[in-house]
Amino acid sequence: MTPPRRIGLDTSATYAQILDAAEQVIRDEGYAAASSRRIAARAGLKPSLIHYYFPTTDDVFLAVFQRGAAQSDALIEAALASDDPMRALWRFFSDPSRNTLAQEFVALANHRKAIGTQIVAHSEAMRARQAAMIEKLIGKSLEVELGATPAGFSVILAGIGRALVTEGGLGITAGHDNARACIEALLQRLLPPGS
Amino acid sequence: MTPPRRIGLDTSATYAQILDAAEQVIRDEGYAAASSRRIAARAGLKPSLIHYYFPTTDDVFLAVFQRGAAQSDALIEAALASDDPMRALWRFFSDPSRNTLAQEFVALANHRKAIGTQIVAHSEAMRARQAAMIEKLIGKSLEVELGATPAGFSVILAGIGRALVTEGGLGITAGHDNARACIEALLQRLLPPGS
Amino acid sequence: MTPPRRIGLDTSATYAQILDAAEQVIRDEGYAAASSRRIAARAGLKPSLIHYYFPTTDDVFLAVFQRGAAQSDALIEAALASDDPMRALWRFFSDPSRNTLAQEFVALANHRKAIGTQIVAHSEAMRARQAAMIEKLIGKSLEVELGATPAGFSVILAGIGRALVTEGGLGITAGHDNARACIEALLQRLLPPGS
Amino acid sequence: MTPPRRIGLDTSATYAQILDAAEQVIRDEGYAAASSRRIAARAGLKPSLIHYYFPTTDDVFLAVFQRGAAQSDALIEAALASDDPMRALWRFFSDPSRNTLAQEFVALANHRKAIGTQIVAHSEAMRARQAAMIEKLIGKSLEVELGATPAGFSVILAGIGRALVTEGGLGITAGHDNARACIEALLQRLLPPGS
DNA sequence: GATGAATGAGAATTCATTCAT
DNA sequence: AATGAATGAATTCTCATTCAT
Repeated sequence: MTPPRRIGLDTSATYAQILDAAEQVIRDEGYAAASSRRIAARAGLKPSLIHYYFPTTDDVFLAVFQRGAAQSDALIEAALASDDPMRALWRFFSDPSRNTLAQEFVALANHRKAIGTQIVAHSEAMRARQAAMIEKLIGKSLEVELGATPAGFSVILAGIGRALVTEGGLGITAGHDNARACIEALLQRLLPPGS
Repeated sequence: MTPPRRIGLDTSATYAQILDAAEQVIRDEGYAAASSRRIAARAGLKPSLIHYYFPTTDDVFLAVFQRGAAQSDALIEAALASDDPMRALWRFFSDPSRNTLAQEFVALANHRKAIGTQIVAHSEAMRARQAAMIEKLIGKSLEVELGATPAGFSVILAGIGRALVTEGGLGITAGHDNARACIEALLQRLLPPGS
Repeated sequence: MTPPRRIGLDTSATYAQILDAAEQVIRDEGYAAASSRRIAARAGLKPSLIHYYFPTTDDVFLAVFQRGAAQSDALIEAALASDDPMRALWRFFSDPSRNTLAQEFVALANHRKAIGTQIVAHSEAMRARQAAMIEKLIGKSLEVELGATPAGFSVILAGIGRALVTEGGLGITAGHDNARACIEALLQRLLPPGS
Repeated sequence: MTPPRRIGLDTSATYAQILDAAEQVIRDEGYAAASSRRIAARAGLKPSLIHYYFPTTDDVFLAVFQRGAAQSDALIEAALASDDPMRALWRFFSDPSRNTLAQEFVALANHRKAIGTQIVAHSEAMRARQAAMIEKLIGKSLEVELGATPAGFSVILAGIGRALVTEGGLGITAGHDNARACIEALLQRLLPPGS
């Protein structure tokens, strides 16, 4: 009955400009501060233009999340396609650059169903993808040495990486170097001799 | 010169009522939703009364955090004083009940200096306390088997525990059981034979 | 980078309506009563519309002041361009109609930097303009008869005029007629014989 | 019917403390900022205590004004009783120390009837008192040289003094030195030869 | 495609005042 | 003589959203 509200084209330059601004605001000031007005101000656009492209503010969040998820996917694919996929994956997990944003979306997911659903779907897909690669790369030694499944190992690496990044961002560093060293040593042990 | 900012007595029933309501709102709807109005509504009080007890909304957040931190401390002390301290500590790390709140505070810390400072101070104190106990309990075998320091191992356990809890809260479960099993097996290996 | 703060067009009818209402409230009830609500009520507009045109309440004060200053400038220019400029200037100084407002702005300047700066700049410009004209009109006789400079004489006239107006507004009148007569006699003496 | 509300004794130390604090706040931040809470904070007292001594905030203003008026009276009497009463009176008119406060009360009078009434009564009494002294000191020469009555001359001196003080407080100084010199020369001329 | 105008809701505070103790 | 608790009203400002152009 109601005509489609979204008029702005997803390919327009303005569209990307809005997403960039929204991402910056979320990263710098938190999702709670990411109002359409502030996003507009950051993008140097008029507030109404935000609503012209995104009927509701939630739509902006969703679009930022989706773009970020796609970028994460690409980064993971690049890692998995690299010379040393396991270490590249670990580097991805412990890379601070994408973490603040992810953290904000997890917090957001607590009270925005739509975001929550997307995060879950994306996380599960990523984990499956990673698990498949981990299986191929070190599935055997994982099982033998740790009794770990590829998915379980993905949880472990992701958790430790996230802890290092989150705490590091706040300025907490006790034990970090050692934890990092442990993971590197573990990977060394798990990977085939030549690598 | 300036009179004390906090006017209400910390012992008053109303004070505790406000903290309870604030904690519930933060947990259920996220820190961004924790306005004085909403807290008042949840507590069945008039909004102005919130400001009577807590001059600024940040003061509410701070008080909720401090109370939560004290409760965490007590839980950890109880764990460390129990029959099986290492497993109790792991249970603390992977206990969902306190996690949502902690997550909100970490998100909040990104743009509220005062909260950030408190979180860092508390986290570092907790880690030091845990590290001391870990050292006493399994310091030797940690070093021998994993090359891990007590603080590094605290990071590892905390990270994996937090991942399980956060993802679990969102409904992500792939790999969780195995990760849990791995940690339990690891603890089994590290702990002295009789336990 | 940041978009212009003032969104409303300075030419809009609503804009002028707000300025009119604000000026009336300041004049009638004092600057302290000039809240956005009261201004809106006086203008028959919704309070939020005030903030749409003037991001902060100080911006309203500033705009009212600037408009008033421009009107004063015009009045002075008219006085200086008239047949009998010195007497017209004295009439301007002792004219009650603009005084209440000016008084409020002086009071306001005590604790609003931005207003203070503007008042000082405007007053100094006005004084310089007046001094130049006074110099041309009666510079010689001023020096000879009173030992006064044009700027000094501007201070004297302004001060006495302001006293008459302020006190008159409150209902104080003792000595007023005589003070007025003294100034008129003085001007008569200072002006060239023909006028 | 209603019992008397004022309970605090006017002689108590606390009473004076409150007046001192109120006067400071009015002077520093303007009458609009002089809330009972802020006065209490400045005095290091509990807000309720202000209302214990002064049922309404207006009562505080009134008491501050009355005390200030009494002090002004004393200053003027001292001036008039001094060796050189006319110059002392001029010094009183051009003394910045009491001016900010007076300015605030004039602004306040615009919308508080009670204050306005008091200011008018006090100003008129002061003028009458001054006029009587001026009459005695230089009544003759005033009439002869300026055609001024004592009350008229009081208006003139007060106006110029107030202008110097008010403008000086804002940082405007153009013409001030000359205006001051003119008044001093004028007094010199008006006063009997020996002084 | 884009934007200026407008609005109702809600945010954080501040305030004067009352009242019971 | 003093004060802690409470409250309703007001203040400034921000926001998401709608709508006409």
